[in-house]
Amino acid sequence: MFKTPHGEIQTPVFMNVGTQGAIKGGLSAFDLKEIGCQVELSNTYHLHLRPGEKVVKAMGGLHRFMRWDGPMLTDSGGFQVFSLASRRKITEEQVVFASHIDGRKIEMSPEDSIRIQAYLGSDIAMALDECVENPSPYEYVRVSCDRTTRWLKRCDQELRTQVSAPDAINPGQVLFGINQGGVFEDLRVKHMREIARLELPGYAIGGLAVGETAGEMYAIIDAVEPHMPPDRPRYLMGVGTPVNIIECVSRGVDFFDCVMPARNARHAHLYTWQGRINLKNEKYTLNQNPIDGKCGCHVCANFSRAYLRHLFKCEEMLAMRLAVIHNLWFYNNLMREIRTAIEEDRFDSFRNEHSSVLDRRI
RNA sequence: GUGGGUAUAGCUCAGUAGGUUAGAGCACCAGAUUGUGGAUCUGGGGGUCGUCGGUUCGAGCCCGAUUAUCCACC
Repeated sequence: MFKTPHGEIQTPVFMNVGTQGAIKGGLSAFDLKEIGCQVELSNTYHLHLRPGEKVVKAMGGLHRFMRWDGPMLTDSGGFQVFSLASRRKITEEQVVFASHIDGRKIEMSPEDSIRIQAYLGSDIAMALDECVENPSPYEYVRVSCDRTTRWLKRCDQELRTQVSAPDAINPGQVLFGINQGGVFEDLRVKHMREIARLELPGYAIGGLAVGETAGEMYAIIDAVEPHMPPDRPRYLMGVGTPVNIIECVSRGVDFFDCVMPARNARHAHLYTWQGRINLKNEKYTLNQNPIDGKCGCHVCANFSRAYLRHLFKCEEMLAMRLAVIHNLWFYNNLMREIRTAIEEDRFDSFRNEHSSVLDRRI
């Protein structure tokens, strides 16, 4: 459990990604409530570009703007350092992007990122880091980690300034630090120990699920986890598949977020308790079953696979919307099942039952 | 009716000078996707080259006929 100004978060939790203040696929904050979402996640870089943090602040902050009244986390733009690598330059002072929209110069220092997140008014702000690509040379990762540590201290300072401002949107906003270090366990551990000294309210593991194998990812979590504060939430950024999540919960992770359920849904890849299906497959043309017979979402309660396949083949907007509702419901429900299993002290059997099944294609 | 053009994959079209197993885009069938560029990438199936005949060692390509279709004119 983790307390925020907009309510408590029951952990482990999956945070639902609404990069630009909306869930792609046509879902609003009200849909988020219905699918059982606890935490909404938005992005600093994208909202900085459109509509701009000043607009959001003038509209009363992102909670009011998008009508989401629950806990909210904002990512710092650090992932765009990775995903938009060809459009940015990093210096000690800041990162400079060429906007992916119109090419204009976007300067973002650690202070800028935090100020933007303060204007957005999220409950949890993430530190600006460099998510390094994999593979990267040891020496590059070492230098990058040291800079990310310095940036974290600057973020910490800036957040203190921002939340104490008289017109702060969310005076209760807190900062999470982010561990980096690529696939090098010694750098990971060293970096984690350094940032743990700042005694932040939460810590994330970043830079994973960027090309390394699942085995490598688990090994790094096993190495880093003992050095994370035991009484603070641990957030594994950008992960993952249902099996990744179960495996990482068993390794002590509390927070997850991932674009996969929503992105896959938009491409007709849907999750079931038996595995993943591709609704565009011809074999569903006359299939009268719901996506998942055990699912409690309103899509499964009402619509056949055949109808959803038809909507996808016709590229109706409704196809994406219904598919995203199902996949996000599935993920949020998966976390609910995990929490219940933990409470009832049967997580190991839950893990054994589902880990070999959920990620397979059927 | 006359003259001319066209006919190649489900669709739109390439196909050099007559020379192995006829290609592309889209569509279709599949696969990938991990702090979201509604993106992208990868693979696959599918063609008696309108029909009949001729020339040639060899024809999608050249010749004749025929059918369909488009354009112009009467």
